[in-house]
Amino acid sequence: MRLIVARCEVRYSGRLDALLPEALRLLMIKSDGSVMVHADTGGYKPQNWMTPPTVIEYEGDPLSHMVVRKRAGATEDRLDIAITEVVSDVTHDMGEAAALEKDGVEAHLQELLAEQPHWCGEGFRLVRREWPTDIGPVDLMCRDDQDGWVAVEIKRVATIDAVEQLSRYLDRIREDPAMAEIQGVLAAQQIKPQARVLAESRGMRCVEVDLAVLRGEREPDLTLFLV
Amino acid sequence: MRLIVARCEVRYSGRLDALLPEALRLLMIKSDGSVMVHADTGGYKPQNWMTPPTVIEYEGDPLSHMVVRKRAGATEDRLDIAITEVVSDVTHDMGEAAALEKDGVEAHLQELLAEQPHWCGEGFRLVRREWPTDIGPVDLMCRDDQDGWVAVEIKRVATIDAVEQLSRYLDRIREDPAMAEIQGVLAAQQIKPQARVLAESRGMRCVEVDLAVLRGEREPDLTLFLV
DNA sequence: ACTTAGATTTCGCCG
DNA sequence: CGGCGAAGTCTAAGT
Repeated sequence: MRLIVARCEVRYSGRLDALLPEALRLLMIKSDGSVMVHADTGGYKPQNWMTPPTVIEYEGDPLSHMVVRKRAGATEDRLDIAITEVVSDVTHDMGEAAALEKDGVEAHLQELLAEQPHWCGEGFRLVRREWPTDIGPVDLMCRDDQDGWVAVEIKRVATIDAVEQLSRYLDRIREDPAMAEIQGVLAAQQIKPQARVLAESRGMRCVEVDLAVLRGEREPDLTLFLV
Repeated sequence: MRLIVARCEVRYSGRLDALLPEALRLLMIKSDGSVMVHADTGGYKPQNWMTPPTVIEYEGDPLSHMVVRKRAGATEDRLDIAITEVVSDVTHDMGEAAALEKDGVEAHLQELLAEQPHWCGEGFRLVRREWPTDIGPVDLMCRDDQDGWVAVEIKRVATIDAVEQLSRYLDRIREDPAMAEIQGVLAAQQIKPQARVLAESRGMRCVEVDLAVLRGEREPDLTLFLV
């Protein structure tokens, strides 16, 4: 990884055009070809960047110009960095950094609910995960205690978009007379109030699930019933 | 901006839990409180990070531990960085970097189409931009050559979400008997096939527009008709 | 404070 | 390789 602190002006042209006036910034060049231009403020995002695969040209000694290019379909993405002063320029060999282990994302939620579909509704049995339709897969297809079909849409955070998505699936599936009575359930760690209102106005049920409970690390919160 | 190259193990807990095993990485701490953990590969994204506002604690000399914390409602987001070796540790005062000037984002597309609404449909005249409804503003409200109302939704890239959004606007506006016949147009630099199918199945028209043509930098591509 | 919508979204999966 | 959905999305703007 090469870290250059330099006074520079940056031009990007590609999907849009952008100009960064001259200022002191960090140029970060990873060994995979990623290039990022960071200011000392502005949070998480670089002011400018290019993702691999790239071709990087360096000009001048001391460094006075960098061009980063990328073939993006018909057009070319291009980052022009004009350098007027190099404050620091160091390279570090970092080897391979081990990958990230995540826990708590939607796929994990789907796994747990597939194993314990009763959290989505009483008596629910799983028919299959990723039930295919021609507009995309339904997260969980179940049967309820009356043997009726139920499509379950799973989100970490459910917004209006999730309700629209489930609506589309239900509309499509109901075109099949054999499944015209299918019901919809929206299951999420968090359901936004507006999403809940829209979902219930469309006859879908909403279920907020607790990751710790699904994992069996914690008993369901019964305090409300113990008063 | 402080740049630390160090062998470290990183734990994140908050919206999810994640662990980065010990490896050599770059720790980037901006003066606004942003903290990023970058590997030498993996492109644009940090392996781990925290956005401002944060509280950062440094322990040990040489640095052996960092804790980055953030109040996020009821819970706390937390980044624990255990450092076993500091390879480099430098701080640069960068001052204020001027902001980015962009050209070509959706707002510009809306501006250009507002000036030249005929690209959305023959004989279209603009009534107003950002026409208010109680579920959000319609990008462009126009009248067509028959004097009929037309709501135009503008995207840089139009996906199914854009169709849903326009559908919601049309449904709402049609509740007013005076506008029950309003038509919908989806205008975008790029329209995804499934979005096009859904839009047309709902009676909306789709228009792909070319930024260069809108700007008058290039004539409409007529080669198809010249064969 | 919360919600909505855009982003050079990026990223990953699956066809 | 293209399309589609998720993301610790992030971020800015409006209410």
